[in-house]
Amino acid sequence: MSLSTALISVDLVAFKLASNNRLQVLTHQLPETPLLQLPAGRIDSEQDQSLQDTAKRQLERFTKEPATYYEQVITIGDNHRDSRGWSLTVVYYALLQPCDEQMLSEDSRWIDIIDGKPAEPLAYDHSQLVMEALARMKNKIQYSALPIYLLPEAFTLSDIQNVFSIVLDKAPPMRSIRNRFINSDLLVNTGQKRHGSNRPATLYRANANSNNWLFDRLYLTTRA
Amino acid sequence: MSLSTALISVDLVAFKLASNNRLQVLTHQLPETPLLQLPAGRIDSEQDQSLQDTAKRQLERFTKEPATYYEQVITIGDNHRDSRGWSLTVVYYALLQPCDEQMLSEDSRWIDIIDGKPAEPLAYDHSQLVMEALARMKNKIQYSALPIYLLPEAFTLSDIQNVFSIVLDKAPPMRSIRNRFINSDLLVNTGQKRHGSNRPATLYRANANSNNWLFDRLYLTTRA
DNA sequence: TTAATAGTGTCTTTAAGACAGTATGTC
DNA sequence: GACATACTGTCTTAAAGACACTATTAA
Repeated sequence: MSLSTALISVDLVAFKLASNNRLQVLTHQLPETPLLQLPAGRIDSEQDQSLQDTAKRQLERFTKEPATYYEQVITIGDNHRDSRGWSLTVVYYALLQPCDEQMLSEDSRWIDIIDGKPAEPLAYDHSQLVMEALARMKNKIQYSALPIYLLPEAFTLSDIQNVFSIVLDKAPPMRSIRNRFINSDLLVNTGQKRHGSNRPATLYRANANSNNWLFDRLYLTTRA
Repeated sequence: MSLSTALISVDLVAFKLASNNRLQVLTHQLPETPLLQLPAGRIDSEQDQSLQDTAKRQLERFTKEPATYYEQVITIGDNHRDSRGWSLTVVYYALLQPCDEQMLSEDSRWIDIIDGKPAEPLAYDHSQLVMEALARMKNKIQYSALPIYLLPEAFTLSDIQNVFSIVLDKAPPMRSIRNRFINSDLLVNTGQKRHGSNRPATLYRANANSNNWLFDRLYLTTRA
């Protein structure tokens, strides 16, 4: 039987860095269901101009924080994910700046990523989707400006190194991070410093006009 | 209005190297339509276990040659591509080895890619889809074993260089190609040589057991 | 012997990485 | 001044790239 249509959903894997120095993923729990699940939903033909709009709406159901980055990961279609038959799932991931805010929904929670997967089991194949999104993100972080999207407005070079440590469990040397980011035009010195009980660190912000988003090498120290 | 479903199609951008030293894309023409178009179709819930199966079936409608490589490029969903409303298109590209065979369908043709786009206009947004698939492929060719998938069973190192020339309009120096491919375990020396009116070239084949599919740098000489 | 392409030797370049050293703040 | 972290200097390494050179075949 040839299908013009199938059940379509857009699933969102939203990542942020938490204050416990863990990467976290946004989940929620429906009443009467035992397991947490990812934000997901159908296309709304009136509100959504594109699939990314649909993904964005899923995020907005649970938080007011906007994402700094969206990327389509994969579209999975098969006849065994959903018992009702052929289903199609478009998976996006989103990156958020660190935030500590009221969730819009009582039942939503940010779950730690530990050892490359959510610390708690998720419903359906959602753990698998998180892992696929994470794999994509872990790769891209190594050759793009992506670390910046997980950081607040103003950040230090050490913060960038910290993103690598949290996401990949290992980080390139500061020398390499410095050379890469300072030699690119990605960063703008804010003139501000972050003070601690040590030498203050220069605070940078992302240069919105930069077009050197991609580098042509991976860091070797962060390879598996 | 919230949609459980929308019109879904899987569109396939099949590339091969032609004997005129051009990259070509597979198209076909329906009766009574003025323009060529890409192979595309609906999911068949009985035949297809996955979206890639659907893509594969689109290829098989027009040629017996199997593809050596499939990759999902993007899923586009919006309410203006199809006049009937919200539609969803999953785009794949496929790579074929060079071949010169009867097409299964009278109305199918391999069209040259010239200046980064099909030499003839395609229906709908199909030219755009070709360009997106091509962009993805042009990028990946620079850091992966992908050039091999466009070559016949046995090939020479110069053939690899030629793939770069055709696809990117420029190629890395032989020295670099040699170092990369010979130092990897991607190639197996067949012991055969290809003879011309010059020094014979060593013929290699792909090592199916290799897992060094990816390199950690792009060639700089092939950057835009 | 020559033309033509295959393949090597070797030096340069680029960016990452190692690592020691200096700088500048708080306490 | 002790400390902690920020930042720099400089040598090494890995792989690409430039380029001249040698190798091997057919004609």
